[in-house]
Amino acid sequence: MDRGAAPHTSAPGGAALQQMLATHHLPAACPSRVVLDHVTSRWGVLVIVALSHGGMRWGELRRTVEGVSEKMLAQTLRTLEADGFVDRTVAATVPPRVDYALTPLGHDLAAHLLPLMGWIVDHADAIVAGRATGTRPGTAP
Amino acid sequence: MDRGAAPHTSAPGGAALQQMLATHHLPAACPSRVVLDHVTSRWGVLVIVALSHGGMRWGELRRTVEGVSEKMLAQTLRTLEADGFVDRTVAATVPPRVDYALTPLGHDLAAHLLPLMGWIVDHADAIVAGRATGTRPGTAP
DNA sequence: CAGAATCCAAGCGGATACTG
DNA sequence: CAGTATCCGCTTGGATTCTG
Repeated sequence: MDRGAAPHTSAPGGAALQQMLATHHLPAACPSRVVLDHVTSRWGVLVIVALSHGGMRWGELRRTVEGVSEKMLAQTLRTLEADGFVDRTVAATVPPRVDYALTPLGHDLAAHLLPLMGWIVDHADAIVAGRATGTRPGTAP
Repeated sequence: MDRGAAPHTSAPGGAALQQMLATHHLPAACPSRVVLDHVTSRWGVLVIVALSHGGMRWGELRRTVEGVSEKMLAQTLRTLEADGFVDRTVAATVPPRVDYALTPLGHDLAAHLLPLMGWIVDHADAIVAGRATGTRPGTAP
């Protein structure tokens, strides 16, 4: 393995990850860290999941992803667009209309994200219930 | 079981998520938001992925997940343990030895996380490269 | 070795106001 | 409608120190 810049090999099916796991080493300088931070950002997952069902306008997206502020939605959208996950379409009409949709790359990512989200939604109440009755660590220090 | 505060149904395969997507509504008061925040926390994914290959001691985990501080590792581990994803085993030896391993629930989660991580690692360099040279500059908000 | 505790910086994220 | 801009609190998270 190299130790300088990008420790990865062009291999299919996450072989590079298997390599990392085998050597017990998740490098800090790996490009995947950046992408991972974007995808797993507070609103990143929710936006991608929301768009996986179909394109949406700004307002609809804001209403769908309940709790997101305008600033965070814009910021998340810009990051995801820069990463090539989201496509932004502007219609130059008098009432400005902007549509957001997943790119093919975004749909590819969503295909991996949806099972995870589905599993989490499916198990969330049991997990949260287990936290309440079992241990009480206190999330906020 | 209750449907007052938690908009979900006990259905397999993420049917609850499909329901949310169909109605274009990702509720803020959904328990999955909490679990999602834990799993997609900065170090949560990396710790789970690291442990998916097998149990580890504290020091080994700290070395494997490169870049994590002791505080964050401890905090992440405590949260994941409280959620029931990670099991903590203490050996009362003179040199203290503590082992961490995934619970069955944790392995179940990892099964959904590994394909995602594999995909990200596989596409990370292309995505990061695309950010720098191709589509849209202006990365850092 | 495994962690808890403390201090402190950075930036995440929200509310509001303003623009095109 | 679809953003951008600014202010600001609060959490996140790192470095350090200390303990069993």
